[in-house]
Amino acid sequence: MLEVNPPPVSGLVPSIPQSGLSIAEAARRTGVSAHTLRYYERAGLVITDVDRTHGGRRRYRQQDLNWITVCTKLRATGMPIKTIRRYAELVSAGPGNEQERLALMEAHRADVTAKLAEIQENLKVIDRKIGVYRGRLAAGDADRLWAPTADTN
Amino acid sequence: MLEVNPPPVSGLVPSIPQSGLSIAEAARRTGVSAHTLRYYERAGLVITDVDRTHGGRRRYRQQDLNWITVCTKLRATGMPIKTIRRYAELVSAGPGNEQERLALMEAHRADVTAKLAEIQENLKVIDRKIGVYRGRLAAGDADRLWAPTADTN
DNA sequence: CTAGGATTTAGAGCGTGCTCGAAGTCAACC
DNA sequence: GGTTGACTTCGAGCACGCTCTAAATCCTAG
Repeated sequence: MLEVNPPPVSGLVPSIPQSGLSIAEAARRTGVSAHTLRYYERAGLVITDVDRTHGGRRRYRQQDLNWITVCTKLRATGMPIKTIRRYAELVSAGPGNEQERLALMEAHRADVTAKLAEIQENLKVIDRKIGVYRGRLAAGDADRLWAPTADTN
Repeated sequence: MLEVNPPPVSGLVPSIPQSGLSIAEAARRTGVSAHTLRYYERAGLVITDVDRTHGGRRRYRQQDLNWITVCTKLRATGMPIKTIRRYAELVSAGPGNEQERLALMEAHRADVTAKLAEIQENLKVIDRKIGVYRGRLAAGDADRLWAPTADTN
């Protein structure tokens, strides 16, 4: 599971110094772990070419955080790493492939709305069960008044 | 990924013969693979104690399918196997633990609604991107009329 | 009775997405 | 100039949920 670093940092965020942010700070602000930031970079998601110090340490700028945030939001909708990578490639290839970007996003949108519908549908089952148990508890069960044989678990 | 056996069989389903259904038929009707049915059983999800022929083949009854369907719907909302297992244990322990079942379901419901909210929130990002690309394509780009420098990918 | 497809088991394998670890480097403060 | 803690790479490890395999057995149609 994704380390649940407390949410991305709410409230008005202190702006970023000239020198950029350490990976720890960037992790704090994007809501993922430093490990995951490195992983995303290795995986080819981070097209903003994060700066480095002389010594090789990453320094994150606002644009890096912005892009990474896009990535995490796409992830949060269930877009696979590979697809985000593909999208990142399209974006970094510059203008001219909007048709492809659009197709990718529309396809993903369809996936997401289908998934949403499915979850909402099955949420009903959960709500019915909750209703059943609340009822039983309220009634002290009363020896299962209604639904004597039905599979009302 | 779950084998996407075409959806659970729509329309009015032929009723189940005395002898029960083969695992292949049960798979067809529940929308998961036979492999997955066996896996669910091994994992302790299937509390209905599926019948066997003399020779040891499984024979599924309506109540088996009903329970398995509950399991698949819980899975579809993202409930982990372990949690379904726990729930199955509660159900199969019989009346008297409704409090626990309720707590389990309510906790899961909270997870699900939180997840739904998150996805819906992030769907907005997708929709904005779609809007941007549609706009660019409609305008023939027009050299990125608006948002000349913003990170409107 | 026989052939051949379906089913059985237990265990191994796999794809995904992180998550961790080791060994070495860097940098900030005293 | 040290010490100390953050950071580097990159490969290994892990949790999850299937998915597949092999070898044996079953069962049904012919």
